[in-house]
Amino acid sequence: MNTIEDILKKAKLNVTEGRKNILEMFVLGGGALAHADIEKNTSVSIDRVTVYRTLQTFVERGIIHLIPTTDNTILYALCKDNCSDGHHHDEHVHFICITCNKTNCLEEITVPNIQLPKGFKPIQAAMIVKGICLHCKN
Amino acid sequence: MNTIEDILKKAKLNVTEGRKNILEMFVLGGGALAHADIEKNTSVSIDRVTVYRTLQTFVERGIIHLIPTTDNTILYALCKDNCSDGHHHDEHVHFICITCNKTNCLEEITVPNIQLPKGFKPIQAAMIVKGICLHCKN
DNA sequence: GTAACTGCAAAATATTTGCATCCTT
DNA sequence: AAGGATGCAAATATTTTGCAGTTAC
Repeated sequence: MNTIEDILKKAKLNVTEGRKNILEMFVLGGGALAHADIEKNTSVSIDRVTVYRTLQTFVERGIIHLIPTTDNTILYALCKDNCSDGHHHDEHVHFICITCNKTNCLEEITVPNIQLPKGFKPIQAAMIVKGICLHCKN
Repeated sequence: MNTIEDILKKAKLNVTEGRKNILEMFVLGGGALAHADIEKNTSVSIDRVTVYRTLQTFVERGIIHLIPTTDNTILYALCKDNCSDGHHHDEHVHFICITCNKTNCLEEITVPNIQLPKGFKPIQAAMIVKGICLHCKN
């Protein structure tokens, strides 16, 4: 079946051209995307406001999630299946390449548990590593 | 000596009322601050634009640094001495309390080293833990 | 047919820039 | 005195809201 449409249907969202288009960017692109990336690269013309609303809806329905960043940018990436509605278990490491400037989700690397000072109770953890990625290595 | 002025002088910045005021908020407050926090709470009146420029200058001179966040907010916090000009070694864990909504720098907890996939070269790492802090515990 | 979705217009916010004036050294 | 810092005005950019028309189911 068509994965893109499946994801939308599973989230109980109407399947529209705009949504398919935006979701496809995440599925095919693999990495993390900013609002601006999306607005510029949609093949069909999508209103800026619709992009905002679509991203917001996708986050609410657990299709994408916000990625922690060390600068002041806002990035979204596809959630894996373990993200249920609005309840993200986004505990993998994010890698930001300082050369190509892309953010990768390292799904297979989970955030390590750490010992917090007495009295602090952890609920969720995120980790960002900056460096040189596979493709920019040489 | 007066710590606040010392920090400014060490960064080769003119000592002005506005800068002292903003820097004081970081030194006394301890935690992380957003632009809005600063704009609202300065005792002397500081123009919004000056706040932007001051924060930017402080970051450039290594007095404060951007803190990674998992939502879309921008937070700044004091750098410790090991941050030299523009070259931050901000490798401690940041703790965000979901009750009082304050961000603490856990200076004494360093970010653990992790094993990245083959080909990825780490340069810098950041870690954010969300949960309940010491003060909101009971 | 109905509820959900979109685009347009416009409001509300947030951020940046230029320039004249004022302050620190 | 000279360079740096600030405030004001205004330009840009970003995000949100309301509403009427359109589309998916």
